[in-house]
Amino acid sequence: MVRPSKKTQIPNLQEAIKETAWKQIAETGAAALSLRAIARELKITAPAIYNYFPDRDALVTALIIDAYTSFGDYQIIARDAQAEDDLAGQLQAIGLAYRQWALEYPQRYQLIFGTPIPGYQAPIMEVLPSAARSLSAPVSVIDQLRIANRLNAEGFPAVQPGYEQMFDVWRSFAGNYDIFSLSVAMLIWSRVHGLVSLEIANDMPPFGVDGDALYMYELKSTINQFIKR
Amino acid sequence: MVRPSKKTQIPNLQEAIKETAWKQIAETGAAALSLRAIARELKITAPAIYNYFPDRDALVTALIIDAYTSFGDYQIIARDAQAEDDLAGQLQAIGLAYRQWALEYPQRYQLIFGTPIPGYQAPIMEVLPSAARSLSAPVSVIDQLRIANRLNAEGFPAVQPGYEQMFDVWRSFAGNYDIFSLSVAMLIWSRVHGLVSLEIANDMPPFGVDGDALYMYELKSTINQFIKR
DNA sequence: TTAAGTTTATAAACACTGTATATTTACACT
DNA sequence: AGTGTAAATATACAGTGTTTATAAACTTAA
Repeated sequence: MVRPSKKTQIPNLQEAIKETAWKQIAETGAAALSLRAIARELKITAPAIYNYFPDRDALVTALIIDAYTSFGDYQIIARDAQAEDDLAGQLQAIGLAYRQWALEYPQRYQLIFGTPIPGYQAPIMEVLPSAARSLSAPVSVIDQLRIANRLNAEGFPAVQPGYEQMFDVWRSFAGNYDIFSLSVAMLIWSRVHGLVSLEIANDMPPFGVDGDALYMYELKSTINQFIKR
Repeated sequence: MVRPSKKTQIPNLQEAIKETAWKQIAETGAAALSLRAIARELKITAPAIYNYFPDRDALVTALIIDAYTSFGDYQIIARDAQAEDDLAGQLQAIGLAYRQWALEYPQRYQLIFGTPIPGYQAPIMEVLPSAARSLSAPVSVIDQLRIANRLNAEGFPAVQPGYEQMFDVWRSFAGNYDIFSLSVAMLIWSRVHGLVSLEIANDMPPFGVDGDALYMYELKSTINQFIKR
């Protein structure tokens, strides 16, 4: 038997491969991702996967793009559930959604921001669209704050010249915001990322403060710092 | 030939294995760590390593402990180079040292805080001594601030009961500080970790602000927030 | 209808990896 | 001198990603 007839074939094998990959990542962690294990579960042979993904890294990239997309959606939905003029409320909602998504899909979060696949380096240009969009929710709010003159970022380091072209590409995926707003958003992002990634990776000493309360404290500190009055 | 005579043996093979591991990690990244590659370079066979480390994970744990120790030393030295009564200066020096160490040894930083080894989970109880000590520098300064009534952490979430025993163990390695100071230090740690880890992993959009300046801005923001006046 | 060409899978093999087992030899101690 | 232990090798197993050759199923066109 060399090729199953169309009736016994799996329809949309490309999607099936990704779904099985996610399933195994959820069960055994992103580090244990294995083409052969995926093939085994789908009852095909490992090299068959190469018809749909040129190599393992390409599959990982596809997974990362899907994860970024889900992550971005999650934050955008949280933002849009708030009153349109309540920018502080929007920023807080986005921050809470950020952590909620990460706690719900810790493996996906690690796949994006950790380095669970040995030797894998995400190709920036392929990932940029979904990655840019995943950061667009906080940037949009901060840009509105800036326009309303309510952004408190005195002394924030100036943006360096020379990146205009790169930024234009980014803008084409994330929305037409000011580069200064992006910079401030990146710093705020680094704060929530710091707390969430330590929490997920279990790198914090296992005693002390409730995770929800600590995160809320940090979120409020940040909002107080960057939003005027 | 089954066992080389003592003259041709490598003295202190245990150390040599670790050194070679570090060398290869620095060259090709922590993810590419391979017992067989280490053995090849030392001109021994791979199973010989098992005389010194029960398995690959044990070697990784030993490397992590060494890294934590180096990391902790680095911060303690930076703190002690400041005037004894300049607590804000000490905290800033520790923060700068934190990033400096991470940029000098990005692979070691990733080995500690990332998950570059598939399936590896650090055994808390083995790592705790060096890990606790690596956090002791900021904790010590914050505890002094607290004692001097200069710590500004109103509304900081209360420490939960039930972890007293764990905390006592931690204290035996890191020093006799208050658990509240540890909690605040953890939050500050998460901030520097967020920024540094994104910078090292190259996860930030590649445009905008100078890394040194951004880090300094965040450090000053944090010091302003947590130190009274 | 038949022939040619393309798609999509398998089979087999290669070069790796960590690890377990058995074996052999060098050394230390009685 | 003999015995026991320690430290290495040799060999083998199961797993990995990937390459190459091959064959069957499907598509298209003469």
